Amino acid sequence: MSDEEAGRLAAKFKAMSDPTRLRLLSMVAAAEDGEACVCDMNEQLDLSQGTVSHHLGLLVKAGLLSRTKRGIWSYYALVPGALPALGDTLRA
Amino acid sequence: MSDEEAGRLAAKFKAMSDPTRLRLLSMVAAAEDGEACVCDMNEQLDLSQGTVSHHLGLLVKAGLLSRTKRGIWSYYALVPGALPALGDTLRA
DNA sequence: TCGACGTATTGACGAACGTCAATGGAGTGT
DNA sequence: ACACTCCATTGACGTTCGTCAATACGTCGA
Repeated sequence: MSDEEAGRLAAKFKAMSDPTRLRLLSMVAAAEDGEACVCDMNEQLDLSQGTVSHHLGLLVKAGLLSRTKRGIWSYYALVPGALPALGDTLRA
Repeated sequence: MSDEEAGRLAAKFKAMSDPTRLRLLSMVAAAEDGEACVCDMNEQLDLSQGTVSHHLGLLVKAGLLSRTKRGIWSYYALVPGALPALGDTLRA
């Protein structure tokens, strides 16, 4: 495996190396219409709003979530295919 | 997803969140007989011997690699099924 | 027994991480 | 215009991480 390839893969895994972020991914995946706003997740996680926003930003930067701003609310959704693609890499 | 389940999963992903460790996993997977010793990998990685041993120890503790000591050398091998199981988790 | 070899462990250091309180910015309602 | 809500950003803090040099631990051959 090349060095750059290892770096790109490691960045995705690092985004998933925190329990809070895994729970955020799980909540988004299980949400109605595949979308969730910060206020809903903030209550379940017992963390400050700023911290949750920070984790969601990291997941977006890693290419695992997308952010859509509608009015006041920010909705997060899974990037289609991102997680399955990672899964296939592990099974190869 | 429960908090404990997220923690267990995050620990495995954290083990793979470093480029050096991903390259180590790749080298072990591609090695003859599925085994590799530190001396071979040490040369390819341009890192000190102690650092490589440290990373390999983390991968063993995460349940992704196994260590077998034969004579002077330590041989590392993939734990059967560990990586595919993680991959299946991501595709579900 | 003794020295040489391969590996594991320790201690130290700078860098990155997770968290919070506080602040800023954009949209909504009165 | 004003206050209010939701979210992002900043600055700070303690903790964890990756790396090295140095040292300690087993094992083999002379």
